[in-house]
Amino acid sequence: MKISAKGRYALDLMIDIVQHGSEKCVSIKESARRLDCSQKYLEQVAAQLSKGGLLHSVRGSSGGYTLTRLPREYTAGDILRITEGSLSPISCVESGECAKLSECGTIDFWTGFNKVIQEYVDSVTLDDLVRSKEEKAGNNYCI
Amino acid sequence: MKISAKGRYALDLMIDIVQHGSEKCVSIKESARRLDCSQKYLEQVAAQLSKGGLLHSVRGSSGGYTLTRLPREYTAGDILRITEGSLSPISCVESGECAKLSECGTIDFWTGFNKVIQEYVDSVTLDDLVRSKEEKAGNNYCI
DNA sequence: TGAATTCCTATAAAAGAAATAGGAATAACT
DNA sequence: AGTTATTCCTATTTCTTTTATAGGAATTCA
Repeated sequence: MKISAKGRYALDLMIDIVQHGSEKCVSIKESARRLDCSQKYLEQVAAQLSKGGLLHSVRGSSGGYTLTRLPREYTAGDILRITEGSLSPISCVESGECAKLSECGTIDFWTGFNKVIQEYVDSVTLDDLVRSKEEKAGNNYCI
Repeated sequence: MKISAKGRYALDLMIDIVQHGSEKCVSIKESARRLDCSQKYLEQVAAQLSKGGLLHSVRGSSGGYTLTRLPREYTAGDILRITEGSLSPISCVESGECAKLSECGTIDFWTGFNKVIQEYVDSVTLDDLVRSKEEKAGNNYCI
């Protein structure tokens, strides 16, 4: 039960855009260099976030991506659900498409599991993540 | 981020063994029939649970599996971790094998995520699951 | 001895994740 | 106008994991 690389990239990309996009657009080329990952793959992640309304895209030369809201207005859940899908531990919790639901002994367990997951990922904002990263960066000078 | 079929089978199998193994061993053949899944695949799941110390196996004719503890002494987490692996949302939370940990902005988020997952799955016992299933079975008469 | 089971291991099939690839559309800059 | 840098779109490949199938060995009971 793992979050995929795509989901991790998505969080890292959003953080990177906050940190480097105060005035201007942030291009995927830059971000991919900083995050040390495939530019082409990161493009796909960004496109998904843009399509999902989490990023605003600017095409053409000197284009790139900007946020559509303030960092504190995104939760980690918002970002992960776009790239990962639902984050629910099993699919029937959401779809309800199981013939045996009425006799299922585990559905309450799965529903509760889903609840704690969603509550946690929605309790952390992009702003929290950025501040966490900045703290870490600061610590480097203290070692 | 899904729990695999193997993990679901494992929970269902443990419940089935509680419900049908009060006196005797429960064979995989029976369980597979009741759970409506591949007998050969369920064998592999049972073997894993047995190897992990969660089931006691009896070989030979009229053999099968029994619990090694009381139902309330297993947590759902115990069962799922055997078949799924760690249940942590990303691997570095446990392995610590990431070169960039000191500058990672998301590690605290992932660590917290892992914590709520482990706490939840360990808050539910096999006994809880069995009782939940029995309740559901009872409800069928009330509709 | 025969039947029923767990045990062991190999392999195939299917699905999903991750990455690569090539180019179209768009916009800025000179 | 032309060049360059970007997003956008979609197809394909490669890799990994999951799921299932398969065959038989070892064990035990009747």
